[in-house]
Amino acid sequence: MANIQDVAQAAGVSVATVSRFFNDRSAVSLKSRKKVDEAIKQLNYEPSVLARNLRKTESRLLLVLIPKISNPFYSEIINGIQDVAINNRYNILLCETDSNPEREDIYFNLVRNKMADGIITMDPAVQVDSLIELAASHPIIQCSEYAVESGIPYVTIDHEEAAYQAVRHLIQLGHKEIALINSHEKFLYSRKRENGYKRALEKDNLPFNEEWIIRCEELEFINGQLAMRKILGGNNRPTAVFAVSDLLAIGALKELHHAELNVPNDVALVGFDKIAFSNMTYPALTTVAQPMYEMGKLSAKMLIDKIKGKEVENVTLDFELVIRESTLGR
Amino acid sequence: MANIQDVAQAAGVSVATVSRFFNDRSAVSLKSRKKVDEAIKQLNYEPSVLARNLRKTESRLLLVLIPKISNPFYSEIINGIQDVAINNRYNILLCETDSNPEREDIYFNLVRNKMADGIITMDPAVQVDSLIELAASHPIIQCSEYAVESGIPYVTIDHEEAAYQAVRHLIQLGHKEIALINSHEKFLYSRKRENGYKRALEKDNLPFNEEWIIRCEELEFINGQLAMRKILGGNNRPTAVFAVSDLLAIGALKELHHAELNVPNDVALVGFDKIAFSNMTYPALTTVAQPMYEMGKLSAKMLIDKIKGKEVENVTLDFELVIRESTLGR
DNA sequence: TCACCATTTGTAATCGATTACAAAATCTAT
DNA sequence: ATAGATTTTGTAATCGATTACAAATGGTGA
Repeated sequence: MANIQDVAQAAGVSVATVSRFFNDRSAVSLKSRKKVDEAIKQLNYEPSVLARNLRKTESRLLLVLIPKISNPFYSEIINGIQDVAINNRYNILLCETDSNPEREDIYFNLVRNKMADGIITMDPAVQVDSLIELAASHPIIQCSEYAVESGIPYVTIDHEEAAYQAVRHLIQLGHKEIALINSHEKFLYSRKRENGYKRALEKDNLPFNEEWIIRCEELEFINGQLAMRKILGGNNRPTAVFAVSDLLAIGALKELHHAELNVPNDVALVGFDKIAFSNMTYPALTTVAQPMYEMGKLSAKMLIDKIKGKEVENVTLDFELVIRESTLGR
Repeated sequence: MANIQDVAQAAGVSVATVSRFFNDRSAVSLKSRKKVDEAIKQLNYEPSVLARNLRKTESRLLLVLIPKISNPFYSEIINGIQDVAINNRYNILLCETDSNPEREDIYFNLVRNKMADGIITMDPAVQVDSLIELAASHPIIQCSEYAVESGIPYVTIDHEEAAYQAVRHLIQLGHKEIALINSHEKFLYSRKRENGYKRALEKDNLPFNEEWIIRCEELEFINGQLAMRKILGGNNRPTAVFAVSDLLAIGALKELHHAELNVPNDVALVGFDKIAFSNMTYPALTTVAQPMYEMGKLSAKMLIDKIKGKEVENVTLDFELVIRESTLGR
């Protein structure tokens, strides 16, 4: 493979001119430009990003940390990140952490040793301390999940208010016995949404029943299914269920089908995230839409700004309650 | 940030010794090892991957090209790739092409100019010529989809036989009027599965009706839904439908619910891929399981072998027909 | 033609590691 | 103690680009 020296020689100019050809075309005379252009074609030359990166001490790679690649909630966010990244000549290094500290370490090292220029993390605060320490010397943005008081900029929605509205929607439909299928409390959104749920109940002095709060270890369908099984196996059956993620809600729905209960007549159901699937279930899920694509775009923009040295502010975006068949019926 | 010179100086040794400390620990005396270790800690030193990459002309990055990040079919494959990559100290650059040639070009360039050491592509043959040309000088593996006669190694399953067995399953259940919801014919699997479908019908001299073959432009739920709408709107209704992907099958299922038809009694349904969601639908989908994780692992192994200069062979893995409620009932 | 300024070009240092080669240090056996 | 083998270390070239600085070239008006 030809290098810049070869091109310079073939074109009869200096390496500086060839370099300028790529980086500041206008600083090269038309005559040289032609010669260089020919030489490049003739030698089939491609500049080595490796060398450029070293010289400029940048990798133009953005590290994106997500807990689970299979969770469709992240797909749209990644799309948003990707679009902004490409437009700014960045690429993304997508890494699944499984919320595993060891893996996270590997990835943190990638930015420490300059293999990546910055991080967008959607991970719950597995290692808040490491993250904060890293953020002191490297650009980091938190997307959706964030460590409070960390001082690291984030993009998110008002999870508590969203949950509040979702549950209020159920209450307004006349439901008085409402269960909560929650995820792990290590997630900030989990704690916030539980608060919203409680606040919504309290407003009408509705019964609050510990038996009706299920916390799942993982965020897979099966966990929602098991949670619902537990709820149905309890002493009294709630008339509505609020699940903190569509994945869990869809699992719950499955179990309701098994139990031959009608949704929403026997049990109404609300999910969260508005993943693509949520509209394909039977009945379609009422859910809270997060502006995922927008969140992705924004976090990428913020990260790139931060890399450039600009100051960036936290952003809280709007959500939207999407009312569909699983609460309203058809 | 400290560099190797600083460490060498602080430790009172040469840069070569520091370098050896990282690359061939045993070639360094215990005494030097201690000194270097201390200097590293004291200076908080991290070797620059950028510099190492340039020197070694490698990036230790694997480019993974997928058409759509939101398609859960790819999640498990990516998991497999990721696991093998990490174990071999590689990272993956996940890129969504949208089957868009321009984007593909951007990514191809990444390997041309050494930003990535090789490619695993799951894209249909958007630009076969470019791909073949690139493969002449760079390691490439095709996963699932592949360009026939390209000479580029691939991992796949026998799509035709899989489709054949899926449709035979329907026939054995007594179905004689079977529709096909296919994807775009640019996909090799689409053409192969259609062949399998036809071969299965022919074996029993079953009617073959062009009206019952729907080809979708995209692989989203909505396309399956529209396809089913078209089928139901036709003159005679089939008693079974084979969809070439779970996503399409789930969309079709949605439409069947709308039409208040019972699955499988009015219309039986078979999907393909065994994505996680296929078990959560009501009724659960009969589908063809591909060994996605295994495919991912294998393609990563093959790619890494290829990067090392080894010869690699094409691999065809086993599939499995998973019979569930959408054909059997409950 | 000459002085002056603007444009274009080239030389050489630099980014931070790896590594071939030679030299120094250490060990082993007599 | 010494020769010879072995281990450890250091020097300096190298990967392939970018860029500060100086030099050359070209253009303009007097």
